[in-house]
Amino acid sequence: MLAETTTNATGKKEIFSNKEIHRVLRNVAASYLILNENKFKVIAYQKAADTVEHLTRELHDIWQEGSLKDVPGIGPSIGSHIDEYFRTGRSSHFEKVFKGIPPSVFALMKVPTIGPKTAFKLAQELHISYPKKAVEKLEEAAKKGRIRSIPTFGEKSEGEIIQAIEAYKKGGMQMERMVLPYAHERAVHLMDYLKKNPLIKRIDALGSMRRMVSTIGDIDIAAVITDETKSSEVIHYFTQYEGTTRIDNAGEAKASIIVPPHIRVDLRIQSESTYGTMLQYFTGSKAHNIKLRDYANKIGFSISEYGVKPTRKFKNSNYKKYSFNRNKEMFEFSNEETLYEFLGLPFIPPEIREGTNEIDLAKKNGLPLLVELKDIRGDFHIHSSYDISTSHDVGKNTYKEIFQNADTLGYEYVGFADHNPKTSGSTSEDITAIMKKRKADIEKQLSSLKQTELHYFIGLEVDILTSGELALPAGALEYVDYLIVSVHSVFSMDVEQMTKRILKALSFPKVKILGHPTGRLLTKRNGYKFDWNQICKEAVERNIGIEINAWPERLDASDSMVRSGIEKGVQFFINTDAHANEQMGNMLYGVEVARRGWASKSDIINTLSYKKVKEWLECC
DNA sequence: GCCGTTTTCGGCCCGACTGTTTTCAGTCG
Repeated sequence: MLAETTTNATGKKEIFSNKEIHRVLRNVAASYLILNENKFKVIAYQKAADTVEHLTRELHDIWQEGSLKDVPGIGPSIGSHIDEYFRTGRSSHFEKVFKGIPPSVFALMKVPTIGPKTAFKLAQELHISYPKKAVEKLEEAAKKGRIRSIPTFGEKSEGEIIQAIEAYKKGGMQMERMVLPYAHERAVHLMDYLKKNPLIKRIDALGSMRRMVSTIGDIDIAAVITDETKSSEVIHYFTQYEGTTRIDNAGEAKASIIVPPHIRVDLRIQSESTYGTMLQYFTGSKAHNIKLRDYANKIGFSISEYGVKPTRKFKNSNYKKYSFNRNKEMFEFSNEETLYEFLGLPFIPPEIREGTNEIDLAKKNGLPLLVELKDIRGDFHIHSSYDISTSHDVGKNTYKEIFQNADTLGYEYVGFADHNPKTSGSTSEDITAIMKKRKADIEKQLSSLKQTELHYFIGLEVDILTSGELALPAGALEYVDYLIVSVHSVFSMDVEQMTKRILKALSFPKVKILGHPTGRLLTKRNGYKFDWNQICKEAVERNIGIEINAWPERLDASDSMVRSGIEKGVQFFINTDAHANEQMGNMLYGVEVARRGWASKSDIINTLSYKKVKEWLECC
């Protein structure tokens, strides 16, 4: 049960990471379930595991502050076991629980459709005890027909297990999720297909896509149909979608299919009069739904995707304006706004429905007014086609074309941020001369344009060298209004070195933006490791904005970094990093990261007016 | 085992689908 002792982004031992604690708690819950412990004890451990999984801070840090008891779902008992675990690297209690469970059980549980009980039974009956080759051994047994003879299993479930293992092996090889725009494209294609069916009246993509999560694991679609008696026709039509590789399940009200490359698509069908509760339910997140339903229970109502049932006597007069279905004895909602209102809550934007503390704050009317795309008044990170002999990619469009496009987008200002000229083979004087000429050329190119309300800034995206020095001579600073500094090479430094490197880069004059601060490429490359808290502190002190890079594969700072940054007083820029005019439209994705990070307009610097933003850049 | 818009005791989100069963347990979202 001890994991490898590597260090993670915050410098903590890996066995103390949230990921590891989450795994241990999850396994305790599974073990209790297998051991037929009190089911609410099982739920308690699952809840604690969920909380740790979604924590935006390291539990180990919280423990060091002595605040474990403030973490929801962690009470005196679980808290004391975690305390022991953090102090000694093990927990005698957890070890005792695991004693009766073969370790193979947790390995088998990774296969879809195999839960704790099934895994335990299979491990026992087939004598599989070691985790390493557990799945392999199960597959072998299934293919030899040894599962069908186990009580409560049959030929069909044996076949299911073989299929599930195949899916697991495929999934294991490409665990990556889809980036949001790609998932969106897939969803649109599917919805276009569904819309061709005349029975479908309304259709929406919900789940993580509606919450605008940066990467999407599966696609959730809800539909209203015109004739409720014909839902199975629509379900059948759905399962016939071109390229469907597998029908996972298909009933009267919902179905799931798998489409290439291993994307799960869930469809739910519902009547129009109750569609509001369906929107709410299917948008999730699961954690938000559990908390919302829990809250509703406390005020005397039980929520499902079909409506809201009173669980005790209620004052009719308070709820007169809402639609009550006498047959089903429940309130019905055709839209979400009314549902939240009914519960005494303001509308909670889908982006923040993650089950953190949004419901508590909503009760107190304490939710922030989230930033919107229309609040954005400019973009500071755009690459042009202008040749300053950089060693990175240049953009596709001229300054003039970028400027005109920014005008079309209704911006008040635009910032040109080409990559710095390459430093090898040229002297500081050469580079300074290039920068001087660039400034003159920009001014010349844009002077011929007719008067607009649009202003421009001359910026530059400069590499942070491994030493933390900038790849730009001091003499060149005269020819820029601001610098974005970014790490573009040597990602594999340890936390301490990388933090030092970035801190040093932030100390140079005219540095106003820390660009794509993790260097990650979603689904492809993890970011480099550094101390986020220290960088935030420095950024606040030096009046430097941290970038939310709207490039769909970057989207960093991430939503959780944004939220923690805001708590520390950090201000952010949302920039597209566009290398072509059409990419300037990616701004929406950056705004969505900000919204998921609970950012309001005042947290985002490029929502300021031209005058204010100019002052901001010139300040300090 | 956790927790408080009814509570320090008595609740704990809710429903669909599947396979192996004759009424339900397990899994999933």
